[in-house]
Parts: sequence; C-alpha cells; structure tokens
Amino acid sequence: MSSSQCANHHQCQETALATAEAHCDKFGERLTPNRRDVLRLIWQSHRPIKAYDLIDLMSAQDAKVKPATVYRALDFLLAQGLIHKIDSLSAFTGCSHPNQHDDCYFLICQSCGTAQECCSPLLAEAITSEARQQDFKLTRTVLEIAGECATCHQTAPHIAGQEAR
Amino acid sequence: MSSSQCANHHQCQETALATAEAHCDKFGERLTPNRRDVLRLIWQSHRPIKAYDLIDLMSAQDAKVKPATVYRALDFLLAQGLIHKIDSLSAFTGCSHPNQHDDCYFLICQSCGTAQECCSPLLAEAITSEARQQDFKLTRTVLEIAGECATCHQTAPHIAGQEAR
DNA sequence: TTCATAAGTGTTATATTATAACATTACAGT
DNA sequence: ACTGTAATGTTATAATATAACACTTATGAA
Repeated sequence: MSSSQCANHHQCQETALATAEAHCDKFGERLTPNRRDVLRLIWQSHRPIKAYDLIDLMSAQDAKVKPATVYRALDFLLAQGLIHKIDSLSAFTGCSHPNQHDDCYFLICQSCGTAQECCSPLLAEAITSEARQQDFKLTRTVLEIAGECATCHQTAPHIAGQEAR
Repeated sequence: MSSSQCANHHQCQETALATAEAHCDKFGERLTPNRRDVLRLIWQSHRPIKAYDLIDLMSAQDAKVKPATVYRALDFLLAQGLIHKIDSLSAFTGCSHPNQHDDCYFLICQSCGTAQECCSPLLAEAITSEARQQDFKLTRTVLEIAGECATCHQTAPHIAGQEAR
C-alpha cells in the first residue's frame, strides 16, 4: 500500500474512518456496518472506485451484495460529505475533510488512476467571480482536471500503477 | 423558440450547422445525414440533451433508431469538437466555436435547464497555474457550474422553462 | 469504369450505471 | 414491550453506453 499522497496509507484509511465515525456521532447519523464497509473499501486507495467494483469486492467476502445495498450506502456517504462522486469517471472517492468542500477540485491522473482532492479558496473565488459576471447564482461546481500526476511523469514512462495511492 | 442566449434561435441553429459543414469540409470529414440530424436536434435548444432523448426524437420521425446509430454520431461530433458532453448531466450540447475549447466552462441552470458555454482565458490560466503548483500535467479540464441563470432569477420564482433557449 | 478499400450504417446483443417498489428487520425513544 | 422510523433485503427494471459482425456506400487508384 504505497502512496504518493500519504506517508502511510493504512494510517490514512484509519484516520478517515475515525473522522467519519466522529462526524456521524456529532450529527446523530449512523455509520452502520454496511456504510462503514463501503467507506473502508473506498479508502483502500486514492483511486476513485466504481459502484460495481465495490459490489464485486463486497460480494467476494461472503454472499452476493445487491446494487441497491451499495448505492444506498453511497447515497448516505455523499449526503454526509464523506465521499465525492467524480462525474467524469462515474466513480467515488473518499473526502479528506467532510463539511468543508466548497473550494474543492480534483486532479485525476490518467496514468495511475489516483484522484487528488485539492482546495483552493483563490480558484474558488475566481470561479465564483466569473459566474457573478454572468449574473449566475452558483450552487455547485464540478472541477475535474485530468492529466498526469507528478509521481507518474517523474518516474519511467507510463507504467500504469495498480497499487493503492 | 425564444432564447436568453441568442437573439434568434433559428438563426443560431442554422449558423451552427453551417459552421459544422464548413469545419468538416475543411478537414475532409463527412457530415452525413445521420450526423447532421443529430447535430440539428442537439441545437434545437441550449438545454443539453440526453442520448436516449435524441434516439426518441429521431425514432418519432420514422423507423426506430438504435442506440449505436446515435452514439456513433455523437462520437463523431465529439471528436470533431462540434459538441460537448456535460459529464455531470450525461448529456450533450452544441459547441459554438469548434477547435478552440481549451478555455471553456459551462453554466448550467437548474431551473430552465440551459447550459451556457463560456470561455475565460483568465480562469483557464488560474486552473493551469493551480495544477502546475502541484506539478500536474493537465490534459483535460471539466468545469461545470450548476446554479440559476440570470433570466431565471430575474423573472418570477422558478418556472422551469420548457422552451428552447 | 471497375474494382478494392475504407468509411459509414444496420442490427443484435450485451455491458455498465443507477433507481423504484415493496417486504422485512433493527433501533431508539417511550 | 410497544411503536414509529430508519435501515436493509430482494426483485425488478430503468437509463446510459459499447461490442461485434454483417452489409452498404463513397472514394480513389488502376
């Protein structure tokens, strides 16, 4: 479980789960076993994961898991701001700072598949300002940038990484 | 066919088709009847349209049109830069300036459904600059801003427009 | 003009992503 | 323990998209 985004990915994953736990406690929401399982699987790497891959992973463990089960967990986690959906990939990724994603965007590496969540109040302000110039009332911004991450273009040409990052 | 984006939408649509024609001539590409039909339907309004709505519209005219037929036309039009796909909607919209969409973003009105294509070299530069700070090589940017357009919040509260815009 | 090739289309099937509807179970507050 | 709400199980199906292969049409070289 190497990672270009965190020194120790196991730690990173555990922290995310603990944060989610704390978040749910605070807001009186229930992080049930299913929801926790889905969240844990999403945090297995920094590569956004597709709903049906989650279904496969959960099914591998024991009985077949049905789509609705996973989608319900995803809906909950999205509503709590514990994960993001990457629209350009139809995939889901963990959120490292629930409750404050107004300024977020994603850097998605087409070589290793990782999505890095970034926050830039400056960029967010530039976007808001652009919209304001068009007299447009902004409610949600999707900013997904695809390309090649530092790790991938610093190392040998294009070995699509399969490890957790 | 009223419009908040163009003085005369019929004109707007015809111009788009003529531009597409010219583009294809220039690059030795063929704007076949199918491709032209799909493009025309996409330009019937400024509201992004879904692939299966296109299929329904085309099927209404005569025999049932199959998904592959429409998706192939969409693939061609995307490849030529004559349309855009709006990832957050899984829908397609006409491109008003083929061959120069590096600086584009979309303002998507959740009230009337229109998507306005905007270009801002300044904003594009801000985004590139952000990515550069992370040592990220950018190849494609998806910026889709959802909210309420000027027309909608200037007029009476929330009548979802069904007309072409 | 004719043929060969490539490009485009028709058609069938299927993959992928997501939701609806309703029955059942588990949980929290009384 | 009782009750209402939240969560889950289950079946079915909707919505989005692509694969594979047969067939047709356009184009350009001989």
